[in-house]
Amino acid sequence: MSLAKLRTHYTKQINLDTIGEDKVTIAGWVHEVRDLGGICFVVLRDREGRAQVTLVKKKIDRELFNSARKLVRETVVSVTGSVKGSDQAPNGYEIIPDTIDVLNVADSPLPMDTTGKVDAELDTRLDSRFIDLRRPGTQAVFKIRHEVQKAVRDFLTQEGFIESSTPKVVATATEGGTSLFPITYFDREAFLNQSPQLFKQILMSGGLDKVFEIGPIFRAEEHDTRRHLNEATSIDIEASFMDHFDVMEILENMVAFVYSQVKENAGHMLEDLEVELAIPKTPFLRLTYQEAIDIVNADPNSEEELQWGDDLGTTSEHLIGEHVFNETGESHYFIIDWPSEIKPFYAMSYEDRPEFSKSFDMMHRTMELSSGAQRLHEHDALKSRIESKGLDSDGFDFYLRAFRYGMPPHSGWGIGCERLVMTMLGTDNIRDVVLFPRDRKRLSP
RNA sequence: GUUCGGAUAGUGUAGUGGCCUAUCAUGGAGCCCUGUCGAGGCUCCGACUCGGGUUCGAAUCCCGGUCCGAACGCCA
Repeated sequence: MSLAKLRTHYTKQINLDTIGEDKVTIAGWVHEVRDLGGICFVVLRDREGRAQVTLVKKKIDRELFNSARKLVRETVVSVTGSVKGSDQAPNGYEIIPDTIDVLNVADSPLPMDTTGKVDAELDTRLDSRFIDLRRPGTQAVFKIRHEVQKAVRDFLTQEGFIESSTPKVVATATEGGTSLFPITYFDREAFLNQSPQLFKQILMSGGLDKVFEIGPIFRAEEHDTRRHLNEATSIDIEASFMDHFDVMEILENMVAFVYSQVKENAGHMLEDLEVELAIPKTPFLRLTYQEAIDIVNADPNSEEELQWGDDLGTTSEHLIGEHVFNETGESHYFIIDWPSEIKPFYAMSYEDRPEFSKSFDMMHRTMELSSGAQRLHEHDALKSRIESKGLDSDGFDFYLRAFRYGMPPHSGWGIGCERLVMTMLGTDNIRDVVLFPRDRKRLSP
């Protein structure tokens, strides 16, 4: 055997029809050892699945047999042997080993169980993410997250969007509203960016026409919920010569496409997670802000009386989400025509009714997923809007300049990648869908 | 940040003042076992978050710290 060849196949690639009873080399972790005395089964796990390595005491080298039954769980091994069909083996085959190379012995006891026999709390799992990821259910989440991001890229590329990357270290003055993390940039103060908003708008002036970005955003809010992170992944688009209704259509079609791609390409992972995926029907319901607050106020469970101009709290969001779900059977919907006052400075108002803004939120039954708007593209109007929000327009020079020399009308949105995955899979906690989440308390690992 | 709840072997748990040299499962060590697939059987190992207090007696009650969870707030 060539020592250089630690693996010839993933366990899933072993197929009796194509391989016959040839030799293979598989590599992975010792999932379990079942020693029955005269026969010993070693279950090897790799990314794609598991394979049973079978050792019959009387038929195999004594030393190999004894070392196999002493293998420590989660030890990394490479096994070379012949494939043998067997009705008694899982997947219909087993490996009769020639050699079992121990590549790295695992310590014992393990920080948590990997076999699904004993649960672990999220905090324990995050502390030992490297072990947690060895569990099929955890790994399935991140394989699905990959499918989600791939589907987003495929869809937006197909729609003519150009993938872009904008800086995460910024001088100052983003959108306001949320707090920023200050950092030291050589001898100057700088911040981690809260969103690519201002940069993707500058790209519209640059004529890239339609751009998207999938990247990290940072919020220094001291929130403490199951659906907030201080470092999140935002999927953002900006598109020229489109109004807010145009980009809403892109958004709902993208979400439906992502769901269908996950269903098509990650069926096994959905089964591992016991998720029955319902592809959202498009177009999504468009509820006006006024209709939304009417629903809350008419709801007997509502404890507050909302006035026009109030933002929607968590409880209201839930009431509206349940209402929509009961009426339509769908989890996704839009809330449109928000009061201009509670939307950011860059959102455009309707020309004929300035108190309403051309902005929207895209909601899931359980939480907000996305917000977007047609943007204000006239320099002077934008500048005075910044100032009327109490922000210092000098800090926005780098941004405002792009509006003076030919900025097309444009619209865009941002959707939280983690929330998209979380609502798709019905996970309880947003941290479940982030490899190494950053929240108010957690900075490591 | 507010309110409420919690912390017991590596992991997940039972245990509301003495019956606790603390339950069960998983795990680890060892022995038996030739078809397991959450293997099975037997033996052993391993824990009360920290500091203070009440009490004859505290895992259990009280105070404080630390850490964790949930709802809300803030926010996306």
